[in-house]
Amino acid sequence: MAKRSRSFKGAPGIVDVAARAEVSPATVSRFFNNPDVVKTPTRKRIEKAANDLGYIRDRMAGSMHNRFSGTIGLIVPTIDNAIFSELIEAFASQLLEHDRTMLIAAHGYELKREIGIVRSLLERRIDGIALVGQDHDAVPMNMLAQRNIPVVSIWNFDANSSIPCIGADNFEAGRLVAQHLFDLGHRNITVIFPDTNGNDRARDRLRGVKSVFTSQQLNLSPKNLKTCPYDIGEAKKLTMKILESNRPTAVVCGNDIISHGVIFACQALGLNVPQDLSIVGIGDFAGSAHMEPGLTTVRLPAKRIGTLAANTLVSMNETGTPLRNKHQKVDMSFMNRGSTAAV
Amino acid sequence: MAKRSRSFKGAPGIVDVAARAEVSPATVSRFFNNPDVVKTPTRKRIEKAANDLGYIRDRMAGSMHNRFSGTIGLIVPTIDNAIFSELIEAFASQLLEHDRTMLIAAHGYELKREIGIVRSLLERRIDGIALVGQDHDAVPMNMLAQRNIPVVSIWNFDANSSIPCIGADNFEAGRLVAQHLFDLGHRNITVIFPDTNGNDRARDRLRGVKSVFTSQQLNLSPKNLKTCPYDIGEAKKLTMKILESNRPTAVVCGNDIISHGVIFACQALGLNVPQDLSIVGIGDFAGSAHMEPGLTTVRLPAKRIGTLAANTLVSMNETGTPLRNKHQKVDMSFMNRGSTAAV
DNA sequence: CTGAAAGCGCTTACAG
DNA sequence: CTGAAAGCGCTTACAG
Repeated sequence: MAKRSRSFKGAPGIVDVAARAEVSPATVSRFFNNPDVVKTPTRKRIEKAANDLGYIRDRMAGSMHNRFSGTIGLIVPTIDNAIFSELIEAFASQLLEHDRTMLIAAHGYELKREIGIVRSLLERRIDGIALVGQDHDAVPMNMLAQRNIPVVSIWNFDANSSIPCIGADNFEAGRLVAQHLFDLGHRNITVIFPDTNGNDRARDRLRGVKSVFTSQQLNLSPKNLKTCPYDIGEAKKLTMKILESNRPTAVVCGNDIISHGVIFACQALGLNVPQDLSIVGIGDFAGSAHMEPGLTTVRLPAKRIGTLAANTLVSMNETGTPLRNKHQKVDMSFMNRGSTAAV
Repeated sequence: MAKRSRSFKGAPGIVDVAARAEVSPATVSRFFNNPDVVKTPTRKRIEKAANDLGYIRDRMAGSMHNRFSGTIGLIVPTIDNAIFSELIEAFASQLLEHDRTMLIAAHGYELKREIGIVRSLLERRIDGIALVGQDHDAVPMNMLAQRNIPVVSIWNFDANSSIPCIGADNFEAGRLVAQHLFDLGHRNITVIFPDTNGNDRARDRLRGVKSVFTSQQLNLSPKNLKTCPYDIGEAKKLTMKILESNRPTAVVCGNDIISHGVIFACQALGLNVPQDLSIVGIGDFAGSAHMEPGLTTVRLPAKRIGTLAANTLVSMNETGTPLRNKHQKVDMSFMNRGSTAAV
């Protein structure tokens, strides 16, 4: 192949810009990474040359020296679900503000899949990564630690977390909604939660719910604790089955998605919410405020978590500090709406 | 700095693996890219060395030769919304199957922001990109074309598309739901759509709706055509205002999100759906099937579009063929549920 | 089947 | 303030 000024990739490279601006490639590089160090006239020439050529830097080539690739990873249990969409959007937008890009993947609540995903992200040189929750396989965590990649655990706040965490107190969230029902006089309460295996958020919420039962000296019998995935249809079906044989006065749900299904089940059966059944959720997802009746729930500031996580990872890069113990707790707000009433 | 076997990045490199396996780096490279060409005993040694060291390849370094980075971009209008979440998840999972990763960003329905996003993705050496719809600024499209990056337009099918497109016939979707209402005898119909500016999906759907009015020799008066963003709360509020002064017998919505708001508005006002008002949506998002009443809508196979788009981009890389005219139309299904009834 | 060498596009000391 | 040279971690002809 003949020597060429254009790379085989079909796009102009730094050498082409340098030639056109009549400077060395080193100076073009400086122009992009440290403009102040380049004299104004030179700067102008380079800028024009780069524009004329439609030059786009190759950060991947740059990152071989740079330590940083400008790409940050996010692994969530699921993308196709209201649960994390607000978080993802906020995280991505905030990264964009910092001139970073987001590499994202979902493990579908199978923690083992994180191994392959982390590896695949690492192969792409991520500068940092956000993982949901505290439950993770040791293998990917070690891969990240060995490489000194900044990691933050998001969504759940845990004062004892071994990695920086940014999230809400899910125990408190569970406690709040359950206490609300008790305060309204409910004693016959059914609890519908997802499998808490590998899901510390759900586990903590459930502990919070149970703590209220305990403090009220009430027993949460296994038959009043049902397992259901985060799926409106499943939750609706399960609820309709529950209500055939059992008539609690209230239902606590692991999150709003489940609550939506429970509310629809009541409507399908012609039951009045909240008169016949009070329902609480956790999350305050899209629709919860506007459905009829509005869902009583706890608002978890997903947007804020996403923004904080992005900022934290970027600053971990910039300062180089591990921030090991810099846990950040975000506030939540109890949303008292129409789906709950006194017995 | 002393010469070191470990890179300054703190992770073992191909040279370390080579040393430990007592082969040349070239052979280690072959082991990863073309294993068949390495003799079995050598292969075993390399495999062991790589495992012992916890070696993870640097694809970015590799991609400087390789032409491909293994990363593919996706730009959507919004992540934080049921509309595209199923698509995003399917696209990402399918890429993972192909050992690719997804770089994603949202422009928030501001097409101009695509310029910066495309540039930022290009700086990270994407092997291909999926864009939603047909409306795009010329600048990013040129950047992509200049570099010969495979591009597919997803979501909307357009036989005249200048780039390969994979999507549903949105005109037909609009036509289907409107025709359904006419068939049920509705003549006093309000249409609630988002701003169609820069949104070819909505534009085509609206054309489809209008085509039915035309064929029925009915006029869609401006006062019966309302604009509303894709937001449940906004749609609910708007509907409550509409219903104060005007009582259509049916509402056609630009998508399911709007329909949800309309249904909640009716419930808030104590109106019966479908007796007092028939409502149709487009999309069949999470919840539409299970809410009460179930929403009559058109199911757009988002998952299938995502999977096809991922496969198409990967195969464009592998074959090198531009696939210029390979448009793929996905089928949609009309979902006749409880939110519509005869007048 | 394997190795030595050159090179991908960029950046970073080192000089000047 | 700018340039020439070396090198980031890997891959790919070219030899053998």
